[in-house]
Amino acid sequence: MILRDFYLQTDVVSIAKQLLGKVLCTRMNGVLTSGMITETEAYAGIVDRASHAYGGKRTSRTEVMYRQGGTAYVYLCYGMHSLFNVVTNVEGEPHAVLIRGIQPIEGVDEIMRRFQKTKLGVSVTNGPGKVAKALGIHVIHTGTDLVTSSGNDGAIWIEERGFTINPSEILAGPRIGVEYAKEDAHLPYRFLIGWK
DNA sequence: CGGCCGATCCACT
DNA sequence: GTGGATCGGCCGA
Repeated sequence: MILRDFYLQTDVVSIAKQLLGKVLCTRMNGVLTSGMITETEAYAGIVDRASHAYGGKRTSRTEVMYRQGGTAYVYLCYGMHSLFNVVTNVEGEPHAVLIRGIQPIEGVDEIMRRFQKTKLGVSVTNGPGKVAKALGIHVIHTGTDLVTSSGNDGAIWIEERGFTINPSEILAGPRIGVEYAKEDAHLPYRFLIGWK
């Protein structure tokens, strides 16, 4: 399991790239599901107009973003989708990485059940709402500690399993759905595994 | 309070 | 390519 020091790094853009190829795991009702992270987006705290914490805003929803790195930030989008983020940086610095895509590894049967499908296409691998759905993550899991929760039910954690991603395999581009963020909307803070 | 709309997804055309 | 689903957070009055 990845330990605290990884999440406490101060460069959220670097962490977003390092998370590619790592394995996001959950244990829900005793069932393990996991997937290799294939797509991420960095949200750079109070100076990032696309971040929920822009300008140092604190609300009951965003409060967990101010906890220490290694905390889960999960919120509801469009009234029906849970989106999972990894809080990074030291306590008080509300940085986060949105996980936008995974490739399922363990618990494929359970993942198919959650989607009510009998086979998994690439359709499960991209889209932040689908990532949370595949792994059984909901808004009630916001605040879960990714370092100390493993073993408990409702646990969420990340593992390094030796999937090596070459820098040349990482594609970067602007983040999705943040047109409102003005001059920050075009920042190349979206990363995914691809080809060159 | 009221109203707008979002870090989305899917079914349809 | 388009629109419906569906609702909590947030802001302005």
